[in-house]
Order: sequence, then structure tokens, then C-alpha cells
Amino acid sequence: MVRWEPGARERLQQAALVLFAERGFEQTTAADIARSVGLTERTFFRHFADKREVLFDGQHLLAEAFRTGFEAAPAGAAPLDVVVSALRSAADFFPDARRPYSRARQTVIDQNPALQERERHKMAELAALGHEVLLGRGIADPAATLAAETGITVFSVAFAQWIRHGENRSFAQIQTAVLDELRSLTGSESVPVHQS
Amino acid sequence: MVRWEPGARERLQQAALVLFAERGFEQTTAADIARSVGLTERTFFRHFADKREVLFDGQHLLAEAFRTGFEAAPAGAAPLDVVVSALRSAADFFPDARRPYSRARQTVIDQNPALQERERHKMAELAALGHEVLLGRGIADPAATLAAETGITVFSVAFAQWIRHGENRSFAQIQTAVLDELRSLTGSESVPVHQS
DNA sequence: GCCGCCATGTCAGCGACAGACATCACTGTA
DNA sequence: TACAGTGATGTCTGTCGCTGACATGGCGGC
Repeated sequence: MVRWEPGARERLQQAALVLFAERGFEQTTAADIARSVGLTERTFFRHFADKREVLFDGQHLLAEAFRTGFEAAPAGAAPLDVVVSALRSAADFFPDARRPYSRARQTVIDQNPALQERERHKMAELAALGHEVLLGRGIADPAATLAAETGITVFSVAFAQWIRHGENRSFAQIQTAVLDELRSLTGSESVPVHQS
Repeated sequence: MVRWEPGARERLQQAALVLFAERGFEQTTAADIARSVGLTERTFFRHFADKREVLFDGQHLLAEAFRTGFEAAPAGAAPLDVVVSALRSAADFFPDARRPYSRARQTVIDQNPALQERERHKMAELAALGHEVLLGRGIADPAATLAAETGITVFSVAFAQWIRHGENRSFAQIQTAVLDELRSLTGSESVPVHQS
């Protein structure tokens, strides 16, 4: 007879998603979540720095996927190509089987501003990672930040589309389409707005 | 003899910035801020939805500047040109005289993750505004989101540079330079990364 | 000159978190 | 086999963010 059931962290994460979906984020206390899996509030906060974080653990795995993709880009590649390489690697992180879970999780996030805030922050961390990598590859700073931020924009737009009901394309396919759209958006010559 | 000194909101904002700068955000309680200007904690929270918000009030003014700029763009303008028009309007919001204040405020924000989170969220709100406007102009959705998000990226990068010590160019000048950088980043033909 | 408004104060309470200390199955070691 | 150490957990206590309910009292309108 073990003293504690194993996988406390994972049980808390699952329970949190279920309870948030049922009653909403604010109507669910950390103590509720902990009790529902036979733990105490204190233990919850030992596993997660704050209540929101229970939905964002595992983000570091995505960051690793990005990093792998960055390293896969050949030395001397153009900024945007380095980013594209990272995006390609990130796409592997979202196989079709993951779609229902991602969708459920996103539904919860979309219903709460505090969770959206945290999500934006996590995306910003990924951008910071990209920024750092690009600087390390000798790309100067305005370009490095722009490329990194643009990369997460593409990622986010693609993710939102991937989640959408009725969408059948793979994450990678969607991301490629979004990227093409971006290129045509900034690449096309356009009539400048008159400046006074 | 008036019952209350006028401008409670503004006094709270000033005091908050000073105290955050002196002791740090977390080491300053809402009650501290309120007491320092002769008010109570309860009054603080009547003026600001949460403790962080005391630094982000006035953001709606920036949003108005953006909206004005959006409306200034001619009908039928390309997505990115609409965004550029908004950026031009936003630049007016940051005259050189504002630089010291913006710098002080940003220093505080940069030292606290919770404040960075809120700042990202505010930027996202501006992007959402742009998105909405572009949709209203008949621009379809992947492009609308990309253009709006790209716009706030340019804005953010320009702002960070404008704040930097030793930087003398105006906000508008920096923004233009960043925008040029962006165009050359996505516009240039580059060797695609091999995909397996 | 009375009346209602509105910004504020007061009070009580919940929930998010954190520090300090206790517990006790498990593990390695003598 | 005994025994000390480890680490995940529980318990207790406290601070702070934030909110609802109600009271107060200048001030402007009528």
C-alpha cells in the first residue's frame, strides 16, 4: 500500500480542466481542484506557482520543440527561414489526435481574461526564445525581434484555425498557408498612405 | 473647505508609480498606495479593477488614437497600409516630452512578470481593435489578424527603441525604420529550408 | 432650505498564495 | 535488520488582493 497515489501533478491538471469547463475558472477554487483528487490546497500550490499555471504546464515542452527547430535551421539562414524551421518543429507538437484536448483547453482559456493574459505571456516567452536564438546566430536586433514576434503570430493564427470546428488540415498545412498569406501581405507593393 | 481633494484617480496613479519604483510592485500594497495619498484601499479598488491596472489606465486613450488613425486610411487601402495609418496616429501619442515618464513606467513594468503580462494583454487588445476594423473594411480573416498583429509588433519594437537611452529620433521616425526593416525581412526572396 | 446624488469611509469576508513545521512511506546503507 | 535520510504531503497560520453591504456627508438642483 503506497502512501500517495502517483501522478499528483497530472491528476491536478486533468481535474482542473474538467472543473474549469464545468463551472468556470473563477468559480473553481484551488482547494476544489485539490480536494477532487484527494489532495490539499497547499499541495496544489507546491506543484503550480499559481492557479492559472495548472493549465500552462507543459508549455516548456513546446518551447523545447521550438528550440529543436531553431537548431535544425542551417547556419547563415535568413531570419524568417530560421523561424519557419522552428514552426515546422512546433507543428509536430500538435498531431491530429491532440486536437480535442487542445480545443477543450482553449475553450476554457477563451472564456477568462486572466487565462488569456497568461497565454499571451507564454507566447511572448516563446518569442523571447526565438529572439535569443536569432541574436546568437548573428542577426541584428530590430530584425531578430521582428522575425521572432512574427513567428509566434503565425503560430497563434495557425493554432486558432487548427482548433476550429470543421477544420481538417494538419497543423503544418495550416501554418504553411498562413505563412504564405503573411508573405503576400507584406511583400506586395502597395500605394503608400499620404503623409502630411 | 471641500470634503475631498480632487483628482483622486490621478493622485493614486502618480503615487503608485513612485512607490513601485522605490520598493517594487510586490512590496507595495494597494493600501500603501491609497494611504500615501490620504485614501483607503477600498477607494483604490473603486478606481482600478485590480492593482496592476493603476499603471495601465489611459491605455484607452492610445486605443482612441489608433482608431482615429484607422479611420484616416482611405477606403480600399491595403491591409498593411491601414495599419500604417493607425501607427502614424499612435506616434502622435508619444511626443518627446513624454519620454521620461514612459521610460520610468516601463522600467517598473520590466521588473515584474505580472505587469509584463498585463502589458502584453493591453497590446493584444489593440491588435483586436485593429482586427475588428480591418474586418469591417472587408479584409478577410487570416490577413486581417496577421496585419493587426504585425502592426502591434512594429509598435512595440518601436516603443522599446524610443525608450532606450541615447535614442534621439522621434517615435514616428523609429516606427518608419522598423516598418522598413519588416518589409525587407518578409519581402526578400530567400532559400527555403529543406523539408523532409 | 430640503433632497438626492455620489465619492468616499467602514466593516466583514473569501480566496490566492507562502512560510514553518510535522508526518511517514520509501530507500539506501551498515 | 535496524536506522537515518529523503521527499511528497498535510496542517496551521498569516498576508494581501479584491468585493459586497451599508453608512456618511458635502454639494448641486429644485
